[in-house]
Parts: sequence; C-alpha cells; structure tokens
Amino acid sequence: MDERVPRDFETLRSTILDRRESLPKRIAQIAAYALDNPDDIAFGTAASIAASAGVQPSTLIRFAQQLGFDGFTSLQQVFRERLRERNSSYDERLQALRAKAEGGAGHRAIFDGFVAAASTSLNDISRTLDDAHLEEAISLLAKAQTIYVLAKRRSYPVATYIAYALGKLKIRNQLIESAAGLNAEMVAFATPADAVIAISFSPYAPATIEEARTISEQGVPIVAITDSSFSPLAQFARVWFEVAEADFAGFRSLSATMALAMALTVGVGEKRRDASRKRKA
Amino acid sequence: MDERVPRDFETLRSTILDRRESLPKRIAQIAAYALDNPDDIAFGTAASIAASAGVQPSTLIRFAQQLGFDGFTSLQQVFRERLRERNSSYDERLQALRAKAEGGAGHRAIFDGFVAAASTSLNDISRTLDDAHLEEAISLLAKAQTIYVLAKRRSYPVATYIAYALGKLKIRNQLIESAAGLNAEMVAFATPADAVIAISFSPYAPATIEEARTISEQGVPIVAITDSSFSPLAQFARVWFEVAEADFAGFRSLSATMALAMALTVGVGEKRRDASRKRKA
DNA sequence: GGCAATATGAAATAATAATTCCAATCCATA
DNA sequence: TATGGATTGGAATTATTATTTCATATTGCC
Repeated sequence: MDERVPRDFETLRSTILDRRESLPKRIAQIAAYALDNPDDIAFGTAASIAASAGVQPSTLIRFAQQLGFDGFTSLQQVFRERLRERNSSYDERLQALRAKAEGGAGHRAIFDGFVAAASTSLNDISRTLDDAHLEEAISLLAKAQTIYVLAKRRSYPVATYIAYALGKLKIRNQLIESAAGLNAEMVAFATPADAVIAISFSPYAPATIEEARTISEQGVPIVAITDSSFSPLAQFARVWFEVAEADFAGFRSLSATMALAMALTVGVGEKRRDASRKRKA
Repeated sequence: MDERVPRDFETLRSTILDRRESLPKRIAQIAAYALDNPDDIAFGTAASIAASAGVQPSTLIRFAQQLGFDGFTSLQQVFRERLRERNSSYDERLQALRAKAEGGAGHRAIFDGFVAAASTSLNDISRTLDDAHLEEAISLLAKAQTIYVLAKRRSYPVATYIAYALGKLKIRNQLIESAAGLNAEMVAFATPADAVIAISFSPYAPATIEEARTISEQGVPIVAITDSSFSPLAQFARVWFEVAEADFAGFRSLSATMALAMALTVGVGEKRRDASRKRKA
C-alpha cells in the first residue's frame, strides 16, 4: 500500500519532473501549473486552482491521486508545508543546524549553517536598521574629502570591499592598513573635512579603537559599524550602527555588515552625483 | 461602512497591539495567539485554530469582526498574503527594488536592494551547491601543507576572510597579495603537496588567471570559486564551484561566496582535527 | 447585591469545497 | 475504420468548514 508518496516539496518536484513525459495531457497541464505556481496550490481551493490552470477540479484530484496522494487535500499539504518551512524562523533552523553540525553531520551541514547564519543576519538587520541613521551617515560621508576606512581582523574583509567599491565609484578613500606600521602617520593626515568608516566587533581590536580615538580627537567625524551600544567605537562615533551578526561554528557572518557597507558606499556615490549635478545646473 | 479594515499584516499587527488593552479576555487570547502563530492562522481552519488557542470558533470570528473584517475568512486572507509576500521570489523583489532605486527612491531602497541581492544569492547557492564537490574540495585542501589563497579586486575581501579564518584555525596559509609585487616568487614556493583556493569572477582579473595557470603547471591542486563553466579558472581547477551572485546597483553580492568560503575553511579544520585524532588513537 | 450590558460556550445551520460518478470523447491499435 | 481502454468534462454527492443563534455566564455600575 505504501506507494512512496512524496512528503516534501523537493521530492514531489522531482517525481513530477520524472514522470512528466508519461502524463496525460490535462494532468501534465496541471502538473506544470503546480510547479510554476506553488503558492496558488498552497492557498487556493480545488475549484479556483483548476480554473486558473484551465482544467476541471476532478483532473486536479486525479493528478494528486496519480502521485500517490489520496486526494487534493493531502497534495496541498505538501505545498503548504513548503511555505511553512521556508518561512520558519531562521533562528530555529540555525539552532537545528548547529546541533546537527555538532553531531558531526558532514560538510553539507556546515555549509547550510553558514547560509542560515547569513540569512538570519540579513533578516535581522533589515528589521532593525534605522533609516534616519542611514541618511545621516551618508550625508556625513558624502561631504568628506577623503573617506578613511578603518577595520582589522574579522572586519577587515568589509574594509577591503568598501575600499574597492569606493575606488570604483571614484571616491577618494584610504584604507588604514598595518602593513608597514605607518597607521599613526596615516591617521595624522585626516582632518575634520574628511570622514571615517570604522568597523569593529567584540572582541574589539585594540588598534582599531586606538586609531578611532586619535582620529576623533582630531575632529574627524566617524561613522561606526559595531555590535552593541557598549562598544568603545560607539562613543567616538558621530553616527553608529548596531549590527547583530549570527554566528556558526565559531565564525560570525559578515553578510549584514556587507550589505550595510555597500548601502553606505553606493549611497555616498549617489549623493555626490546628485550634488554635482545641482552645482552644474 | 468603511471601517478601515487592515489590509496588510503589518497594519493588522499594529492595530491589534493598539487595542490590546481594551479587548475582552478571550478575544485578547486569540489576538495574542494570532500574533505568535501567524502561520497557523494562515493554514488552519477556524476550528483547529480555535482549539489550539483554547477558545471557541465563534470567538475567533468575533475577533475578526471586531477588527472590521466580515468573518474569519477575510482575516485569514491577510495572514496568507503575508506568507505569499515573504515568499515571493526574491528575484521579483529584487527587480522591484532595482526599479525603485533607479527612480531615486532614497537610500533605504538601496540598502534593501543589497539585502535582497544577498538573500537571492544565498538561496541560489543552497539550491545549486553540489555536496560531492564540497567533499572533494575539503579533502583536497585538508591534505595540503600550506593553503594558498588567490583572489584580487572584488574577490579580495573573501580571500582576506579565508586567510583570517584559516589563521584562527591554525592552518598554515598564505594570502597571495600584490603589495610588493612578489607574487611570482610567492607562487614559486608552492608544491604539489600544497593547495590553492582561487576566487575570480567575470571580468576575471588577469593576474589571478596568470597566477592560477603558473601554479597549476607546478602541479599544485586548485579549488576554484568562479561564476561559470567558461571561466578560465575552471580549466585549471581540480574542483570548481559555480557561484551566481545577484547584483544590485552595479555591485555583486559576496554573500554566497562568503558562505561557501567559510564552509570550505571550517570543513578543512574539522577534517584535520578528525585526522589527527585518528593518528593519535 | 441587583441589574443591564457585554462576553462566552455550544450546538444548529448555512456555505463552501472536495470528491465521486458517469457519460462523452479521445487515442492507439488491429 | 472499428474497438477497447484510457482520459476528460461536468454535475451530483458527500464532507468539511464557516457562521449564526441562543442560552448561559461574567463583568461593570448604580
């Protein structure tokens, strides 16, 4: 009796694709419709779906039965479950994946974990980001002669991406690197007409904090990306963003920070373009 | 007659929260349940929801009516619409956001765009990543004496993150940087007992390609992350991953690449730990 | 504490939706 | 082209589900 009924959407999908060739015309029609409009199947009634797909309700039921379900209703469950899954709080998924990875569930689980951590962080930041802060930060940076970019260690990749993007947008910028130990000198060049993007997360790299302090004492405005209001960076900053990145296997995601960094960068680019257009006009 | 019925979930949510104080006990109970378990409202029947929330079906309907709906069914629509929205293919959202940003819709739209691009990319890669490739790449890298990390320009941030993570995991690695123009010499040190992670996307940085070629001619195995099978990197690589990153405002996301990079790094770390444990036993 | 207004529970009813059934049609094969 | 089997359409039937109703309980107010 066990006809191996597909219980999850992906299985169902591949079952349908496998059999596609051998299905009768109308059944194939509803099959195609189902894969193209899974949401409609999840929410519609047999009658409404059948109408949209251009078949009779009975065909829809036959389709379900041919797949081994005992009726439309149980087929629909699979489509609903899919929406639930997709939507199930990433937090929960992340927990589950962490447990799985702990148990040594293989490398795919690790990968899934990083994807989930990134997604969680992105969700989080789009909920919590304050538009006013974003505007403020962009205005501040757009006025700067040179934008200094300050970040070490884990945040360093973000700094390099900002520097790359600013360069592509032809915005003068300076990455504060430690290669030659000339940071102090580099920092000394900054004036109140410039601005800084500083990024640091707990445990805050002491060098970043020190440089941020020095530079803020020179009167250079700082836009900070950090992880809590207790962050030492927050106190030096003119504008600061709190970004909570989820972690997995001991490494925090960077996806939210990256998204914010890009928004700042491109935002500055646009603002400058607008400003120069006005000046010309 | 227009009672200003909440038409979208967020409006509904705030309406409920506003009135919370003034609602009768049972109605408040179902109200709280609805906000806590929106998915159940979307999918359940009046009876099943009422049971889960510990009230009568009629209460559920009264709740809906008090909010201005004419019955449970229309209230449910809002909860369903929410799932649809949330789930509406990120691609579509991205399109919409791109159009919005083009039209000069402000900096929030830009930010949302980068978030959407990152999410799309993550979705994409979790669908397309091949487990076998992942295993293969990790085994290959785990055997290496030194892991060389090769990436420029846009991919460079990923390289710095990999280097940072490998360092934290105490895995010997060498970032191939161009600072002193010593890349050629650095590359010359690599032997077949080492391995390379190379990352490059179109337009492929010529230096990356050249270095990859040289190093592969020395017999050093390469794991490549790139964006198509036509990529020149693919031909030098022992294992390669195709990562399709969505772009926004002219900049591609890095989120999928980052997730993959982290999975490789941490995967290698685990594999080594397992191997050394076995050796000891 | 008594009264009216409001809220709640439970079952009856109405509505809506899924499923079944049968006749008509299509299609492959001899 | 005739014939049997599979497929389809459409209406009838059955099932499920939302809604209404009314009796009962609770609450606030004088």
